[in-house]
Amino acid sequence: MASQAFDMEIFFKALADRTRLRLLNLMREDEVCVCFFVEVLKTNQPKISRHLAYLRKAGIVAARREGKWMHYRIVTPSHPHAERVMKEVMTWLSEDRETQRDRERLIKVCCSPQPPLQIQGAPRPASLST
Amino acid sequence: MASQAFDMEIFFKALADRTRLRLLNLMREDEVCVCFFVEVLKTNQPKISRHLAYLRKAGIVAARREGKWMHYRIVTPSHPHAERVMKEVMTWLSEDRETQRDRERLIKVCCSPQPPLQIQGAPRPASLST
DNA sequence: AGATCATATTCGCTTTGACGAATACAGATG
DNA sequence: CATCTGTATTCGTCAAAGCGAATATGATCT
Repeated sequence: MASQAFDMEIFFKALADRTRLRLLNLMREDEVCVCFFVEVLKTNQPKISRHLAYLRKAGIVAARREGKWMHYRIVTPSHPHAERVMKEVMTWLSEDRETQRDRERLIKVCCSPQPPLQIQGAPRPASLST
Repeated sequence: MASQAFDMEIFFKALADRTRLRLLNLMREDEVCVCFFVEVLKTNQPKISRHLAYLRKAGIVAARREGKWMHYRIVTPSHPHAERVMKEVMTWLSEDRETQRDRERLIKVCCSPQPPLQIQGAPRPASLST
């Protein structure tokens, strides 16, 4: 039975960190390149990479390479209950103040005519590419 | 807005532990006395009390004193998303192998004509009192 | 009051995980 | 090849949290 294959403890541990929740929020609609996470969360790159690795090991996100760039996206859990919890979490995040501001900043960074140095040339999230 | 009053990180940290999930599962239908948790999870009493305190501080359970005994029950979160996640978690637990076995053991311990010494005289969960 | 029972808390220890800084790796480019 | 750039990992440190054992607290009963 699918209920047995999925470790609830690992799943909730992955959700039990503010930085990881903010990362998931930024991936809500699309896969997103690591450099955008760094820019939007205004933190250092190793921290982002470590949290993404944590989420990846928990089976919650997947990575795709595109040249030098890595894109991360949310993986819909195969377990039905986990899937519903994830869906609820994503809605929850869409109504949270801080994560709303994060998304505004993502849009700003992506669509600005003069993007930050770190970002120039990076592949934009599909839904935000102009 | 209610979304701001509830800390997602604290909420998920509370769910991110196997022992706490097992405790919540035992409280699924009723409030339950501490001594039953100890008996069913076959562990020491301080461990149970510490995890219950953790859940209480996270606002997920509440305690009621009845003489020497303490009963714990699940508190429905005031936050709508938290409430839906909790509901999903409870269903999830009802389909999980280990937690199913826990409930079977709870019933056995409660309804046995010859209950373990630790339990004799303890107030039974309402739904299981014979 | 003293004894007993159920539960809570503290203590000392160990593990986990978060962090910044430094370093390693992988792909692109010259 | 060397170099640069984006990302991943390692290192050392620190705080959080898990644990068993011991102890404290609070209620009941004699």
